[in-house]
Amino acid sequence: MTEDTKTRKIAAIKGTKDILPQEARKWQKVETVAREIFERYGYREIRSPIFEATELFKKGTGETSDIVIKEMYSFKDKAGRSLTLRPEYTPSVVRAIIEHRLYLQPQPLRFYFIGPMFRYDKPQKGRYRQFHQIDIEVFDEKDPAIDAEIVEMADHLLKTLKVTGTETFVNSVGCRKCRPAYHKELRNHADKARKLLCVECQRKIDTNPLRIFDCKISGCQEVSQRFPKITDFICHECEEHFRKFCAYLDLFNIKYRLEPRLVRGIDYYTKTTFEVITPALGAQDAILGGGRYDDMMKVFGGPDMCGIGFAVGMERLVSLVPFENEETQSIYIAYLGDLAKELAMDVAKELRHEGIECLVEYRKRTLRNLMSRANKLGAKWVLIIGEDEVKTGRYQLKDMMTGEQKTVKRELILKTLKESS
RNA sequence: GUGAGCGUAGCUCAACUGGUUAGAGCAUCGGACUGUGGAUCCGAAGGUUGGGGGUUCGAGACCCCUCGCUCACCCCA
Repeated sequence: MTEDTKTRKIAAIKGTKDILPQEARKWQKVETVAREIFERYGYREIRSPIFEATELFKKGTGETSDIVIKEMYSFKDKAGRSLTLRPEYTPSVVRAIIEHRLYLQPQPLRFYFIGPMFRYDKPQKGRYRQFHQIDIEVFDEKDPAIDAEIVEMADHLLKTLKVTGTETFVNSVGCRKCRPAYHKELRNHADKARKLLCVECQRKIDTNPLRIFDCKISGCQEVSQRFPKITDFICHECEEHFRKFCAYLDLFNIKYRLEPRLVRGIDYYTKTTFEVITPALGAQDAILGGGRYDDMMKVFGGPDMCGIGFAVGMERLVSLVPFENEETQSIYIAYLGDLAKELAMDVAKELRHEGIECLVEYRKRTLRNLMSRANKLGAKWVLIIGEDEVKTGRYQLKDMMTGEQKTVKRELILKTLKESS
């Protein structure tokens, strides 16, 4: 080993980060709550590989999406196959459903998933190259009631996690039949107003005219307000779908805002799209977003089956969940001497097997030090086993909150703990 | 990918217009206190000032490169 390799620090690579124990607690909580809620709505977990054939995302996510054009972690394996670390989850589920003929099963096609995604973006707050999503997908439900149901479920998840101050935006982006006409119409309008738009927006006329709606320059906003709205332009079927979707949201008493400017940067969406945002996150303000994709299954050679789903950004969500310091119910065993050590190990084993968190540290310390350690670690109780205790078989059990201490026989430790907790 | 700002101990920050051996608080570990925690006092450990190069008698500070973070654009979760 050269001196160079010995001393150079290896750090987590750009756009990735470690989730340290305190933070991980919060993640666990969020994951647990999400699982419980989703299961209650009839969803089941599905897990797919972290990498797939590059082709899957080109076809699924879309050749013209930013994700595919510039954000994929693609590489060749030793056999020369082009593989990609998944940038999103939906194409993988669709692939799995077709591959395993899941649509032939009697179970409802409702899936959820929690795991890492990879996008070669420029990292910022709330945006990482390896990030995590909670994802849900429903297949074979055409009724707009399901669109409203998943928005309600998302809302329920956020409320359960005490995330407040969010706003829900909804829109319809039309379907294959009506969207091209709208794009054309919008482009025409924008082109006529070209001179009134900023340089950026002039560029958007050709690339993505929908994005002109996003411009923050007041001149552009004034102009774009007179552009046709997609909701006035969509076909009868899409319009009906959207109207019912909104009516069902009202039924669920979900507050939302129509946002004709809401365009999601993924090619496959049809009809319903929605997003939940919060001002608390800054520029990366979307906690959760999703929509309907009626054509993807067919594109992959599966049955003509519609899909709808949403993805929650874990990093963003976790950062909004209020911190709760959960009380640990742990016991710290402070022993003095070799005989006591063996007793401590034995008691610890028993308590752990009975479901009690128990810590023994194998380092010579004074009792004062042991108590101090127990205090710092936040132990609820300390069990003291010293020479006297070894002789009498009666141990000292101290409640660290009240400072009360009692003498307890070995056989009664467990009972005493359970009674006082 | 474009533009701007910032990188000093685990954390929060000092160090004058470039000038001795880069300091403090908090946290950590130990001692005062030999079988009883939280308080106080004392002490220790902790840094190639993100990394590399340059200017200079002399660089934490100035210049260039690079890496990383932050903000905005873009995009999205």
